Amino acid sequence: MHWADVIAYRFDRDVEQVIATGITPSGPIHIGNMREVLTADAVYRAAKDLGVKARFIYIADDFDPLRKVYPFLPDHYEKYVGMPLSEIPCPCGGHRSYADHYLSSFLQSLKELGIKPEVYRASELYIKGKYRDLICISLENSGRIKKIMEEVSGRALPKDWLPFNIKCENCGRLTSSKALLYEYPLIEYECDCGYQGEIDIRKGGVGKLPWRVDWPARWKLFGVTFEPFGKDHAAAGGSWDTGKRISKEIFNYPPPMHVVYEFIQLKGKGAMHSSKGTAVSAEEMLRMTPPEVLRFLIMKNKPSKHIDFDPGIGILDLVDEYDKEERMYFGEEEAERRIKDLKRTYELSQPYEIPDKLPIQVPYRHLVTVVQITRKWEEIKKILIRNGQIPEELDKRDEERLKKRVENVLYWLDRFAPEKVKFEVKEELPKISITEDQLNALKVLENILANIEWTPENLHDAIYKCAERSGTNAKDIFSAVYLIILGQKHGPRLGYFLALLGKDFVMNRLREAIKYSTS
RNA sequence: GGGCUUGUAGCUCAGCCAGGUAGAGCAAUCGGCUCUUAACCGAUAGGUCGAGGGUUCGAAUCCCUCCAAGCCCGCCA
Repeated sequence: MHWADVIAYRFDRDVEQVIATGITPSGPIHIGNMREVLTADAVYRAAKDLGVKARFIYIADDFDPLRKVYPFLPDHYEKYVGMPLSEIPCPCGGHRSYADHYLSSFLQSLKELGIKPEVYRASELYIKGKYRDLICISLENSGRIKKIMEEVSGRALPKDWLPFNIKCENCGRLTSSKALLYEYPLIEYECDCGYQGEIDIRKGGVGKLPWRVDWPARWKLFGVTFEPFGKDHAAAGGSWDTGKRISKEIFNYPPPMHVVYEFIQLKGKGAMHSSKGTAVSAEEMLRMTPPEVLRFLIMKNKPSKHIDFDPGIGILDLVDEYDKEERMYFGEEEAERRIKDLKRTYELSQPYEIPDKLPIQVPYRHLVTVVQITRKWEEIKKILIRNGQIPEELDKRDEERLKKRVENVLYWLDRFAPEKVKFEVKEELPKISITEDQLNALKVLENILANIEWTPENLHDAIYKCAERSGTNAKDIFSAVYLIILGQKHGPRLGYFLALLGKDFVMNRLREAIKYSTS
């Protein structure tokens, strides 16, 4: 059984389930963060498929303070460190706030992936006073909460610690105030900026609960029954350990069911950190991979498995694997036993509806070659039709899908592809020097090519026929052909490649090269 | 130090959560027009399932111990 179904089976069917996720929009949201939402979405879908009533909520932690000036931020953001993300200006100026800047691109990605949670902003929840009762309970129980934190995490908290981060009314920071005196409903405080004042905790937005208290408070607030979280929170003494006790003992709420997911590593570079520039954002990922393939990556791996994500050549393998699974799903290819939960994984990988028939597939690797011959969709379509890879009449959905993939491949080529898969068809005969032998071979080749049917196999065979007749090494002939077309010694598989370029182009180029080299 | 995960063919992994005679791809070997690029086809071979113990009629699968690796333990998923 698929892991998402295994989890869903454990739900109490008589109770509406509330599946929650939360991510802090403090920078570009990367594909590692995406795993959390995708995991939740899979469980949500599985629950609904079982007939369990369920809600799916996403809470943006936009009331969290900015921790530091990340490398992708201008230096003058120093002055915003400590302020809630929702109250810091947008880096590009186009959004309501810093948080919204990153949030909007993330929400757009969710849409593409077919994930539709109810979206809440922590800043609004705080400002509207939704947390009021929970804040009161927390402050009333400061001593007990402190004790739990110290017992579970083993670290000592300051004597006068309160489970509340005050937002200084003067400088707007959440991180620099110290409570002097708490007497319901007022907290007197002093801030590093020199300001002294008092806040009324009954008013919204005057501060926030620290993470370890905020989390369980949120479970209570929304009635959360299930939540996936990363292994960092699951470490012994971590926020899950404190959270479940605070939830039970302070808020009198049973901690939700959960699943711990592993991190996604960037192949060869370790964990992703936006702050270290080793992250691939969700948005970028979706520009180079179809959404169903990104979902597939998450769905085919149990949450407990590490995922090594390779944005280089590995992306081609991933798409190929997806396509293969798709063929097996539609019975076009014999299903391999080793592929676990094939059907379910495929279904859960679909952002929206499941296709009713096998979509037209063009191997991704092949597209990598085609788009480098021409970047224009209409031209690409012509080439694919001419080579019999797609029918002349494409159904609209297939056309959209293919077109989208072409865009993905182009983005990938420009940003992530290794140099060795790249080439450029020169519009003019490049200035190259070939040997006497190669020239002779090209003459023979021209002769052979003029009289064959223009198919990949024939073209490939022609090279060897040519090698035989001209007495030139086949390798040198390959090189010569690449040279006159690409200006380099290597290129994509030659038979297919020449077939794609078309007879007219190839014959003209051959004649030109012969003429030029002879003169 | 604590937590979690992983350890199955030379390599990458599936199978484990519902115990019932070990699976795939790549690599290798052999063969098929001298068939280049992480892109041909067919066949063959290849594993005491990390080690030890336990439960069971039966264990890769469940339980315990140990060994090794990876990651996480400053509110970074």
